[in-house]
Amino acid sequence: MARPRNPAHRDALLAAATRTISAQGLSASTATIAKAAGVSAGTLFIYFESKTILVNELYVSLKTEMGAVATAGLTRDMAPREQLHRMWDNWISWATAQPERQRALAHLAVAEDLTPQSHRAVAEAYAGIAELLRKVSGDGPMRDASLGFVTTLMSAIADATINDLISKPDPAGTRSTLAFDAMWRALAG
Amino acid sequence: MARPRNPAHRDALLAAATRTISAQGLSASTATIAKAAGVSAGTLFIYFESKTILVNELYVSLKTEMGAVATAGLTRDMAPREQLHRMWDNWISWATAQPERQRALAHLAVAEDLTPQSHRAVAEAYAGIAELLRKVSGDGPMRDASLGFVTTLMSAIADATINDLISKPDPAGTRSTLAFDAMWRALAG
Amino acid sequence: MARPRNPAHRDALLAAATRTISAQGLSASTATIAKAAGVSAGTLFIYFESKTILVNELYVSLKTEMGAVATAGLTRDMAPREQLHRMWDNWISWATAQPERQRALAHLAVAEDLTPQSHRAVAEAYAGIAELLRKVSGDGPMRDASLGFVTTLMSAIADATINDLISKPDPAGTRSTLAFDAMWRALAG
Amino acid sequence: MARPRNPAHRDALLAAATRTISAQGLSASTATIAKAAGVSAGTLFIYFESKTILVNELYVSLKTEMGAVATAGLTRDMAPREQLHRMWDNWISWATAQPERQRALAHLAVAEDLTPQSHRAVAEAYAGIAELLRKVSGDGPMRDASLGFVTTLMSAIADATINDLISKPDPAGTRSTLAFDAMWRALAG
DNA sequence: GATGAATGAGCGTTCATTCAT
DNA sequence: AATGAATGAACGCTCATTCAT
Repeated sequence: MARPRNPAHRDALLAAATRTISAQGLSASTATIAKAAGVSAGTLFIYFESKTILVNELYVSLKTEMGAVATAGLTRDMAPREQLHRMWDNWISWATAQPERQRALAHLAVAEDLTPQSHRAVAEAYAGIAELLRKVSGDGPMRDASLGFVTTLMSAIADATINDLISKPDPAGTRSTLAFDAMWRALAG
Repeated sequence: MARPRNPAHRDALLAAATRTISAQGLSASTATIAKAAGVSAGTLFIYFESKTILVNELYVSLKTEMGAVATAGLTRDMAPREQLHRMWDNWISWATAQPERQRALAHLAVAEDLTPQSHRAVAEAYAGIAELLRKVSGDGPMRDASLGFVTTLMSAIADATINDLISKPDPAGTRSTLAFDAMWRALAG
Repeated sequence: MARPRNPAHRDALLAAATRTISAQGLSASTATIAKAAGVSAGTLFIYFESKTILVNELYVSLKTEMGAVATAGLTRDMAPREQLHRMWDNWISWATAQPERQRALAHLAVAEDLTPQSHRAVAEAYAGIAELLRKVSGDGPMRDASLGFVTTLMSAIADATINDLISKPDPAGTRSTLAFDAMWRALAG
Repeated sequence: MARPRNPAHRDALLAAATRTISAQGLSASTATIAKAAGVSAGTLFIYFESKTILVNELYVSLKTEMGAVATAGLTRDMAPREQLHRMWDNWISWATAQPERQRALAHLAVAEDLTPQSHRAVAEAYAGIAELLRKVSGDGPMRDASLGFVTTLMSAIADATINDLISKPDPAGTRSTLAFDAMWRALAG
């Protein structure tokens, strides 16, 4: 009759880790994260066996959420360019709405202890985006590049754009559109 | 009259920091860096007053070196596209020749303790690149974007390309050319 | 629900600090103190946030204990001189019984990082002694001196006496009495 | 034909050590002391083989100077009380004129590494004072106390008085006189 | 399950001392 | 003699992790 784990704690820990790593980088201590989540230092280790595991799970979790949000609302009846545009807008909105997630991801992406499994899980979470990019770039100028490389380029352009938007907000979305067009020319051309 | 400071030590420390941070991230210890440089733990602090200062100087040093290398060999008689291509090739060569510099930069770029001075110094080191980008993009599709944003996008595309080249070498340079063309379409149209 | 803080640890740390500082001065390391207290290096910082705080709390603790012991057993029906004599004997006994406390206090008294709060707390702990000195010296030759100065002189005489007694024991108490009489002549006249 | 030692350096180091230890306590670093003396870190060790030796020599030097100053100007034709008063005034003047010496002595007096030789040298430097105290207290109420103890008590009273005068100046000398009279009553009766 | 005290290795930095210049 | 770079042991303190409560 063990007390069941409290899912709210897990979520609170991931959210707190996002905020704390966003602000302090990967050197944020587990104690700080736990306190920010409103639980004790030891409780963190009930939900995540080690800091490495927490970091990996947070990375996968944020990337998965992002991938899901990006492809939401896409329907087959939309033209490919329209679909990509929608995905772009979803992505930008998600990232700029909570800059902490973006900043946390910047730190997590260079974490030394990300496992191959995590990278694989993230690649899967990007499957929808990759699929769309294949449709869009398949017979354009990038047709000889691997799909992975095209996806990487598009992520790089998106991240650079997001960071720029975060530092200098763009409520009208003109810079976002400019960047989308540049990305389109680069990859679908 | 006293033993003079040994410039080789300073260089060895920067080189060791590059290697060590590349391999272990910013949590690389000063003791590890010092040992890798062949000096004692205390000597590091003769050349760099603190780890923060070492990190900042390494960041500026690597970025400055990169900026200088990238713009080497550019002459006025070359067409803008040719100049940009040359710069691209310089950049790619520099970064792929010693992947450690690139990986170290990835960590340094998210360091929490980079000072505004360091960012300013890096911006200056990029002046040549930025200047070229202005010439090249000034009346293209990105004419309404700030030069800073254009530079950011080009850096993002270059870095993504470099990381891809490092993980899957490209001796013939076909992927590099593919990426250059994509970047050209994106920014110069 | 968690393991409670162990008050014995706090006491053991203060006692160990007394012994260690008595023997090695203020340069005694926190690691040495922790080991002498039978706890690990890190545990010391659970009970005292920093070495400075430990030093301050030890200083206040020893002085407070001394002030309390000195005025124990004094009753209103005793003549002032008798009360002062009793206080003197209490003080001497306390200090000579555990010379380490006296030696530790000698180091603590010149610590650079004693806070005004600590000094204030010690002054309060001496209130009983000061009060008695006022009664005893108020209309004697020191009537024009501040009470603080009289207290200081009496402490100085007591400390000098104690140090002498520690280095050359005086089981019969003749030197202690000699010194008390000298102090009485000096302050009460 | 080695370059001769520069006596000014030795004096400058002792003076700098006085200032620095007065301000920072015994944890003042040799590098700080050397810099305050206007010489390099290594030079300190030409004049003093180790920090311990510097501390011992400074202690002896300050105490010797004080002992010499205190007994200056005493002549046989003065009455004993007059002589003691003159000595008292000399002492107070010396100590209050440069509070740093007094504060440094407070730290030095509890240094763990004072040698028996240093203590012996200081006792010798106090011989004049002790001699005078014998004359003055020899057939008074302290006749059964050792001369060392009487000297200790008088030093304690003088130091306490000096510290009080330093913290609250006494240009008219009334507090100094008050304290001298108290000391006289205590020791000479 | 939850807590937070306990651990001890590891960190960045300082320092007395040595020695090449 | 004088300098200050070089050394490496030590310091105060932090941290991920464990475990008694």
